[in-house]
Amino acid sequence: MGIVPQVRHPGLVDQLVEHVFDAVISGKLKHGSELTEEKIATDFGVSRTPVREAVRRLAEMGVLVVRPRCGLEVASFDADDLEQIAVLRAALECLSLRLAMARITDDEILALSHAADLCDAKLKNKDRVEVFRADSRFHLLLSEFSGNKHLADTLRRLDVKVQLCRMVFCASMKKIKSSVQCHRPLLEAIRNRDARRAERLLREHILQSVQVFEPSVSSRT
Amino acid sequence: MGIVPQVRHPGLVDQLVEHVFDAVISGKLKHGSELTEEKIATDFGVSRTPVREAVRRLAEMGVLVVRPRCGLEVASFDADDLEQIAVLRAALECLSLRLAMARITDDEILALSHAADLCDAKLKNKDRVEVFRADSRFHLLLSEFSGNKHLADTLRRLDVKVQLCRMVFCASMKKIKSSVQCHRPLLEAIRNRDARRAERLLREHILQSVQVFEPSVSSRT
DNA sequence: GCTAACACAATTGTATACAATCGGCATGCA
DNA sequence: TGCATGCCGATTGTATACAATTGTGTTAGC
Repeated sequence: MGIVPQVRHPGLVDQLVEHVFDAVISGKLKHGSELTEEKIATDFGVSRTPVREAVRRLAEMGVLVVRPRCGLEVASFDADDLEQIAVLRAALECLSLRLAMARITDDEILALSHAADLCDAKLKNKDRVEVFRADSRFHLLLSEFSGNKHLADTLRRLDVKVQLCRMVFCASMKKIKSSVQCHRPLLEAIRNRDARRAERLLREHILQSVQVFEPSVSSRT
Repeated sequence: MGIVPQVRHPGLVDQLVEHVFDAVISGKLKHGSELTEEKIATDFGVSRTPVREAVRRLAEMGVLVVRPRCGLEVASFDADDLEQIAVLRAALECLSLRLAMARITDDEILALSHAADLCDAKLKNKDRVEVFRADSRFHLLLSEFSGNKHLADTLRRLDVKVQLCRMVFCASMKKIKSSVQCHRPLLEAIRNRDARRAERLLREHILQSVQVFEPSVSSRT
């Protein structure tokens, strides 16, 4: 369940995109790391052609920064980015929720509930990366239920940056837990079809996520 | 030795992206048209390599749709897309405006005013494409003044789709005029630092744009 | 000792060649 | 005649080779 949509025969490009992105959000490639197309190509055992395409896609996503004739760099984020992204996310997800509340089915609420369960399960394993992945899945699922595919697409793109931020600003397990636990009351409000309460909870959940990360910052200039 | 050129090579890829996008939003390439990488390459007199990269970028932008082994297609939009994009745009631009109202300078308001002037000027020439371009510029300028670069980036992406929609749903000059004229009262509200009024005007302006196009389409099921 | 120019190397940009995949069409069989 | 099947052409996917640009180190000159 990756970033790349379903493909019949996953080409090398898609595999490369997945691979590099995974390496970044799992911490194997730290922000600020330097790369070259050549290096990725030899590491993966393919030619530069598909690598090049993958690199461009990753740059478009905001995962890599291309510096002409100076190699590539894994993107980094500062506190401003973190806050700006949260504000944007809050607006988009709240819109998504408002739209969803008018049309969400019981089955869809059940699916959300399962996504929340998964978050809890991953939390028990104390695996940050997996918790983040599950959390993203929960939020993206909600965006699907808005019925607005352009909104869902926009949130998918934004989620990539959110995941990157999470790697840059590594939060304590305790804070992650308290953040993930916000899903429960939110789900309860959705089940009760209480749109106003649900929206308020979601907005607070997202804006608070900035506070979750802030303390452990060790940003580079 | 002579003077070192210092030419910032624009890159064939960028030129190709510009070229194809321009062809689409100027109507030279209609939505639904079929293409191949090869065709673009020979038309432009370059190899398939840069074309391929350009095509992928255009696909990412939503301008082209790649159909594996069946060529490319210029993206099309239906009435649902139009409405969904408008809803999304309204939310994002209103957020942008709220943020901007708290920090916009007199110089920036002047710049907005000039952008609005340009819209009027292009309107006098009755050149649809140029009016649309100027209108986009006005709205994107406002997004820049929000101070949130991720928001501005998101709106830039969305604007591509907006421009494409405008080509699919070609509106009457009269309707375009009435839409563009909404900029004046909006600017006046911004000048008066009346955030609430400005936001209301902007929201109405954007949501009405759906109505601007609707009549000229008969594909509504 | 410092500066400036030059050459080299690293990296990306582009072209060309070839392989793989899939849709369509014709053909053969029932 | 209808359907299945296999071949062919069109298109994309990948590899390799080469050109162009630029950062950097070294050296020559002052």
